[in-house]
Amino acid sequence: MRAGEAGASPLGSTSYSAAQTRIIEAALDLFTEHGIGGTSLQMIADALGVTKAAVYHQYNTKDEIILAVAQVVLARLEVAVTTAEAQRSRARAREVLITEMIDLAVERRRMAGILQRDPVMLRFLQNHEPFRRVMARVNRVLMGGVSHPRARVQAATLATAIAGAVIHPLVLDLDDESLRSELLKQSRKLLPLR
Amino acid sequence: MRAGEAGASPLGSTSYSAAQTRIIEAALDLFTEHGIGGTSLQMIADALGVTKAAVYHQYNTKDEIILAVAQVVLARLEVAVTTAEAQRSRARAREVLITEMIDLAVERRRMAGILQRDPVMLRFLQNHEPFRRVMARVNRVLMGGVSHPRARVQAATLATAIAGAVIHPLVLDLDDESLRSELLKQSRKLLPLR
DNA sequence: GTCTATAAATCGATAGAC
DNA sequence: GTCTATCGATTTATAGAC
Repeated sequence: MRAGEAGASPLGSTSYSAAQTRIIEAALDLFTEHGIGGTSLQMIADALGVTKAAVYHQYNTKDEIILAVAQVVLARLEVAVTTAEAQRSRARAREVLITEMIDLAVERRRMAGILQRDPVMLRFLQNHEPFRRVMARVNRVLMGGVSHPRARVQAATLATAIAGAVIHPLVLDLDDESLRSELLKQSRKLLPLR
Repeated sequence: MRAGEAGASPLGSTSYSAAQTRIIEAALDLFTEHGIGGTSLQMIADALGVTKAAVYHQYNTKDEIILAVAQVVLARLEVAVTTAEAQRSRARAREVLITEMIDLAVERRRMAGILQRDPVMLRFLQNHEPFRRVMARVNRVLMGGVSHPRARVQAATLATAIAGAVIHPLVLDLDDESLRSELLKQSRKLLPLR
């Protein structure tokens, strides 16, 4: 459904140097632990064992680092929603997207958190059109083609449940396979739409 | 079940002067918008139209402000879980707690977010025993007396779904009554335990 | 790419007048 | 209770050597 429409990724170029990748990974960890607003460039530099100037050589502002982190996190979500949109039915599309979102969230639990939890990241998602478009596509698939209050609450519940549950203290010591399996069962309970 | 055990609130004294209440409310708004780490005392003072020194006269450190905010948010949750624990059956207890959590989250949507989303607040919840105890009681009621993986994932899903859904962009323009009603329906889908 | 050094602004926090 | 004024530390960010 709605296949094509645009060939290239709306997230822009996604090639990173080794140094840039290291910065993004370190930033992701620190953002998760201290929040984006609570993470300084000095902390990122310290985590990498370099100076601030070295970090600035790769990214000229803190916003650019946040942007790069957002791109990495959203890139896989965009692939997932594109695959989902290519399914034959809306039900299948939703099933595929949810499964992929769970895999993504479980595989990299810290990623899931940062996306929908940090206020600074939420602002980035709202202010940058490429991000907004990806999220709009995700929401459209999750709502299954309708947009009445029930569908909206259901989609919101589903999305936040997946992203939030994976880092909840109660599931911290659960292995990935168990978490994935149980989370899929819980998600299925939230469906169907009517 | 488990009635009594302790008479006084574990959250400590909860009396605030008018000035303190204004600081807490302003901080709550700013924390929601910029994150705790991204909120400075200058921002709080500006929001109140006073100077930093005036804020410091009420709270001697930033941590004290965060603590006060956490107390306000958790106080009502503690009342809810106490009421829930007084029910005759575990099923009733869970029903009561979930209903109350939804009411709480909908009524003050911004509160729900800050509690389970901000990394700094999460650290506070982990490091301060009174907070940990309240959360442990909430989790125990949500899990319905068992603690196997399924119950843990279910409780985590339930808790994060409620707290997260109320501030999701998709439900931003929904009135409180519709949101409460639909959220209750979604939550019931996640139950029962087996 | 990484460093030292530094600028300009802001941070949390305090002293003391009113 | 609120103000002005200030401290020392830390922040983002830049310049220039290696």
